[in-house]
Amino acid sequence: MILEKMNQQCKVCGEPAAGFHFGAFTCEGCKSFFGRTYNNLSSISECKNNGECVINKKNRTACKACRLRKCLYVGMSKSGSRYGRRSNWFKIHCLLQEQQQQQQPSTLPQILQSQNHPLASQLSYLHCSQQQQPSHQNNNKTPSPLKSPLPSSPCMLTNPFLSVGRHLLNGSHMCMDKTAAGPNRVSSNSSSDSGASSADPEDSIVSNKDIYGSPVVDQPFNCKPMAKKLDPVRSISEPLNPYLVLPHVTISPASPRSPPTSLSVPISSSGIQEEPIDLSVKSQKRSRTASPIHNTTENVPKLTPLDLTLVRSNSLSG
Amino acid sequence: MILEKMNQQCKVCGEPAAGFHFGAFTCEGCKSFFGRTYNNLSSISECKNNGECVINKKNRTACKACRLRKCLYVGMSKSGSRYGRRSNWFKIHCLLQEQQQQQQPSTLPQILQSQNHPLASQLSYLHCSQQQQPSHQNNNKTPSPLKSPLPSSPCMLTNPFLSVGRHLLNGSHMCMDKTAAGPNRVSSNSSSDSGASSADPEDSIVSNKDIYGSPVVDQPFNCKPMAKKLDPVRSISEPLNPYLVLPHVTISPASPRSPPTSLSVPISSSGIQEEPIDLSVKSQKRSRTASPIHNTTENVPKLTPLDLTLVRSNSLSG
DNA sequence: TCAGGTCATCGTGACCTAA
DNA sequence: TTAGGTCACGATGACCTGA
Ligand SMILES: [Zn+2]
Ligand SMILES: [Zn+2]
Repeated sequence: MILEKMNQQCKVCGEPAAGFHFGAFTCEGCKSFFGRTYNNLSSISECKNNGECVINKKNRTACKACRLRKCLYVGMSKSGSRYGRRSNWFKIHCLLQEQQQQQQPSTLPQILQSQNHPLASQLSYLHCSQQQQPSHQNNNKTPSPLKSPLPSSPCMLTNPFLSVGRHLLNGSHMCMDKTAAGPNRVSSNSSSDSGASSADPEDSIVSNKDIYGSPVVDQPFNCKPMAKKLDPVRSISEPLNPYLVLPHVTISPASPRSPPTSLSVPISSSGIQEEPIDLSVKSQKRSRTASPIHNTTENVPKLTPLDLTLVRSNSLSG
Repeated sequence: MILEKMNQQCKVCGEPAAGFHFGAFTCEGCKSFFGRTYNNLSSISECKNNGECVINKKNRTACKACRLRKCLYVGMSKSGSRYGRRSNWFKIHCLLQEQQQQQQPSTLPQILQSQNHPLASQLSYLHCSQQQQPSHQNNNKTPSPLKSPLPSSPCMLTNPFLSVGRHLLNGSHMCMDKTAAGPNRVSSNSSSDSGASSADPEDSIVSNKDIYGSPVVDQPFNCKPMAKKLDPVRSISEPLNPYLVLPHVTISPASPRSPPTSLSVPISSSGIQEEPIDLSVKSQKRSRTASPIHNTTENVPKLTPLDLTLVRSNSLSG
C-alpha cells in the first residue's frame, strides 16, 4: 500500500472508475463519451456558462463542452491511445504526477486560465505545452522510481499518454488529433473528484470561479512535428520509462530487464525508427530482475511483481 | 549476453525487441500476434492492399495478413520454437545474416520477385505434407488471406531455426488460386476513415510495390550446436504456412476467450508486508457473465431486460 | 427519436509464470 | 531465457433508459 490501495474514481466525474481509459481512470460513461466525442467534435455545442461548469456524476451530461474539456484536462487523449494493455509504469506515472500535483496545491498557471473560450480555446489548446510543467518534475526529489519522464521532450513532462503520437489516429477532424497536449493535470481541482467538501456543490453546475481553465496552454505547438524526431531515446522505448531519464545512462532498448546500474549502453541510433507514437512501455519487465523500486539489496528478490491491479470490491450496481 | 542484449529491434515492426521469439527477434506484440495467429489462421482476413502493406510499428495492426506474412518472412515459425535459451551460435548467425542483408541493399533477387507468386509455389509444397497443425484447431480455414506467404526470406534460407526454408524453395507448384492475383487494388484506405494527411512514409501502409523482396539469397551456414535439435525433417513436419494450402472454407467463430476470471485479488501479498498497488478495476462488468449467481442473489436491482448474453454473437456468424 | 450509458465481444499487447 | 497464459484496454456495436 505504497500509494493508496484505493478504489479509483473517474477523474472526470468522480464515479467509480471502470478502468484506465485514454490516459486516465474513468468510468464507462466518460470513456464512451470521450471516445465518441473525439470523433465527432462538431456535435459539441458551446458551454452556456462560459466554460465554468463543474463536472460531476450528476451533471456530467449537462455540458458537453466542459465535460470534454475536463476529459482533456485530466489527461485523456486519443492520440496516445493504442491497442493493448497499458504498462504499469505508465499508469504509475500518471498517478504519481497527479499526486505530486495535489501536493502542490493549485495555483493554476494563469496561462491555463487565460482563456475561457467555450470550444475554441478548449479544443484548440491542445498544443504542446512546452514549459508550463511544474518544477517538481525536474527535481530529483521524487521518491518514486519514476523520475521525470523525459527531459528531452517537454511534452512528456506531462501526461505521456498525450505526449506523443497522433498519427495513430487517422487524422480526422479537428486539431485535436494532432495535438500533443500536455495537460498538466493540476488536479486539486475544485473537489470535482471527491466532491462532498461542501454542502452539496454537485447540484450546481456552475462554479463560482474558474474551474479548469484550459489545461494546456497555447504554446507554439512545436511538439507535433518535432515529436517524431525528438531524440532516439524516446523512440527507442518509451517516454515513460523512468530509466531513460537517468542521467548519463540510457537503457538499451534491447535490454529492458537489465538493472539501471548496468545501463551504460549508449543508444545506438542504428536503425532506430523515429516514430511519432510510442507509448508502449516496452522494457521493464523489470520487477523481477531489476526493479527500480527494489534495490538488489533488498531481501525480496522476486515476488511483488509490481501488482498494479486492484480489485475494486465495489458494489455491483446495488 | 551481449548478443541478446544488443539493440535488437523487432524484425517485423521495428519496435525494440523483447526477445527472441519463434525464431526472430520480435517485440511483445508481434510475438503474441504470431503465437495467436498461428493457432487461428482463420481469423485473418485478406489484405485489402493486394498484400503490399508495409508493416511497421505504427500500422502493424492494420493488416493482419501482411503482418503475418512478414512474421514468416523474417523467419518466425512455431515449429522451430522451443523453450530455453538459444545458443549463441544461433543468434550470431541470425545477426550475421542480417548484417549481410543490409550490406546487400535492395538489389533484390528478382528471381522471386519476378513472379506474382513469390513463395506461393514454395509454400505450396506444404500442401503435400499433411501433418499440419497439431492443435485441436478446426480444419476449416479461410482461403489464404495471405496473398502470398512471402518472397523467400533471408532467414528462411539459412536460419537454422527454419531449416524449412530450403525445402520450401524446392517446392513445386502452387496450390493457391489467388496468388496470381487479382490486381484488385483496393483503393479504399484500409483503416483510415478520414484519411491521414501525413507525408510520413510510415503512415502509409501501402507501398508502391515490392514490399519484402527477399533481401538475401541463400547462404549456407552450419549451425552445429543446433543441428541436433533442428533437423530439417522435423521442421518440415510442420508447415510454415498451412493456410495457403488449405481448402476454401468458411470462417468459424473465434474460439471463446479465456474463462471468466474470479474476482478475487490476483496476488495479494504472499507473505509480503507491502501491498501492491492495485489499479485495476475488475468488477461488475465481468460479474455478470462470470457469475450468473448474481441474478439469483440479488433481487433484480435494476432489472435485466433480457439475458441474451453470449447468444448474440453466435447469430452473427453466418 | 436520440443521446448517454452499459454491456458483450474481439484484437492487441503488457505482464506473469511455467518450463 | 522463452512460450504461453492472463487480463487490461481500444474499437465496435447491440441494447437499454430517460429526455
Ligand atoms: Zn466519469
Ligand atoms: Zn513487432
